[in-house]
Amino acid sequence: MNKLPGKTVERLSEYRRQLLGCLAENKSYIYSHDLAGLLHITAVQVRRDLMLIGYSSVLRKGYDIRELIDTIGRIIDYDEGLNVAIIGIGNLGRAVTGYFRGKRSKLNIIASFDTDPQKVNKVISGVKCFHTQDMEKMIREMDIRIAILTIPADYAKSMAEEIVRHGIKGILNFTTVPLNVPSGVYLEEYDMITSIEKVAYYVKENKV
Amino acid sequence: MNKLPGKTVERLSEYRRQLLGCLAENKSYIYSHDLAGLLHITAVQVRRDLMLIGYSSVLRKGYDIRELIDTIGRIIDYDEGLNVAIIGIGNLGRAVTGYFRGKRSKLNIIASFDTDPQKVNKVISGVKCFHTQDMEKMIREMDIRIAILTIPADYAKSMAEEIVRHGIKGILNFTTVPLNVPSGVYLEEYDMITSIEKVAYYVKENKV
DNA sequence: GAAATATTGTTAACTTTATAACACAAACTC
DNA sequence: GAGTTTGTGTTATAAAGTTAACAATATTTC
Ligand SMILES: NC(=O)c1ccc[n+]([C@@H]2O[C@H](COP(=O)([O-])OP(=O)(O)OC[C@H]3O[C@@H](n4cnc5c(N)ncnc54)[C@H](O)[C@@H]3O)[C@@H](O)[C@H]2O)c1
Ligand SMILES: NC(=O)c1ccc[n+]([C@@H]2O[C@H](COP(=O)([O-])OP(=O)(O)OC[C@H]3O[C@@H](n4cnc5c(N)ncnc54)[C@H](O)[C@@H]3O)[C@@H](O)[C@H]2O)c1
Repeated sequence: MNKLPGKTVERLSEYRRQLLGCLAENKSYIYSHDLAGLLHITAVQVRRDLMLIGYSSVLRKGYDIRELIDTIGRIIDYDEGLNVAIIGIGNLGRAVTGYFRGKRSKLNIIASFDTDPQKVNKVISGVKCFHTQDMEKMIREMDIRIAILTIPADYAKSMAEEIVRHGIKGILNFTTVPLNVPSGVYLEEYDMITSIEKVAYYVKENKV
Repeated sequence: MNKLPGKTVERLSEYRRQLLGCLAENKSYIYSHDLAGLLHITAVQVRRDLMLIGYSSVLRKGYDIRELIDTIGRIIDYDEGLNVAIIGIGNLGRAVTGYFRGKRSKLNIIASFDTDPQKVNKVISGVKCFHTQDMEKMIREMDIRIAILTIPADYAKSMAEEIVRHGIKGILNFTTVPLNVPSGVYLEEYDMITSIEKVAYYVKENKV
């Protein structure tokens, strides 16, 4: 499977999440337009995405939910799973970690790192917290490849450099600081303020 | 100013955030390529966005940071400001609220709503928490137009319907539940799992 | 003060992403 | 069992978004 459009990758993740919800409701088939409705997109978009990953429906019955979940998994998951660490287990770090727990996935948050002695060596949101001093050791020992950055902005830059040195290959950065990573490391950033300002813009312009 | 591309709106928000950071460092001018660097995009992109909003630089000195911040504000902000409420002041709600505080903006989180008696009537992350029973009254009284949904998934659907009835015009939905809003209400959704799965995909494919 | 340099604004070309069009096949319909 | 319906896979078309190209102009250099 060579290079899916980035947007398709995002939607595959969302399809799967919604499909898992459907499974929980004991459905076993779903039509493209129903799946589309869950994501607020068009049925054509769904069919096109699924075409790209080569998945075919049972004609006129829609897509086999369980099979589709597996197919998506084969595309976007790392076979053996990938280990993830949270760096900075404050409010946001706990929200992320708690959210992940229970959600099955090949992605496991298996450690958090913090400097606060109140937190170090405790289990927080179901995940053991280590001191950042031990980061190098733990990242290698636990084979952690992805880090989620939820520390105060001031430390973000040097922290990013450090974890990249220790072998992290992907970073989801929630701090507002512009990070620079070497090629070979994938960086994704998200800022809620952008989302809310966008909402505000459309509310203001009254465009919906 | 008629209908900017959605992506441009997002970037304007990001430009402003970075520009405010620059102001804090006592810079007063910035070149397109420097601003671009902060967002990991190209200088051309920056120039094109700023062209769209009709802002011109002082030639060869770059953009006047303070002026640009104001110009962006005139485009994306609501003149009198817009009031925002957090619904569900748990881990994520507190993270969002705390993050907003101090960030100047025409967007003010002025209330939170929850059902937990431990939280109601307390000030949490600097914002007063009200009981959801009083939501209708408070939304109208405080002229709240935008809501951020951070409640357990099960309640999301009915909550969305309720707040729309009470006059909310924009929703930022962090629950994983597919919401349906009537036209006239703008809905934005975000899911961290999508972000992380995307990171994982690119790490796996080793495309950077 | 002519030449070189740096940086912008804008049009045009390109790429990516989304939508539309439509032929096709299973499953009803009568 | 011919005809309609329904929902798909795919190719074609359009829209959105990005990058490239380049003329224009203030500043520096010599
Ligand atoms: N992008 C977004 O949408 C968004 C939203 C909310 C918060 N944030 C940002 O996320 C970060 C965390 O926010 P929060 O509300 O969880 O803050 P917080 O203060 O609750 O948590 C920060 C945590 O990081 C720990 N920490 C501090 N320095 C550290 C270091 N050098 N190494 C490791 N850990 C360290 C602290 O002990 C604390 O546990 C902030 O930078 C905030 O601005 C971003
Ligand atoms: N989209 C994302 O990226 C993302 C990330 C983290 C969490 N989440 C989701 O956000 C939600 C909140 O997560 P959290 O970690 O803050 O959970 P939490 O349990 O810490 O907080 C939930 C809060 O909602 C309150 N609440 C419960 N029922 C309510 C109701 N009917 N009306 C008003 N308030 C009510 C609770 O009292 C609590 O304060 C969950 O649905 C979670 O799945 C989404």
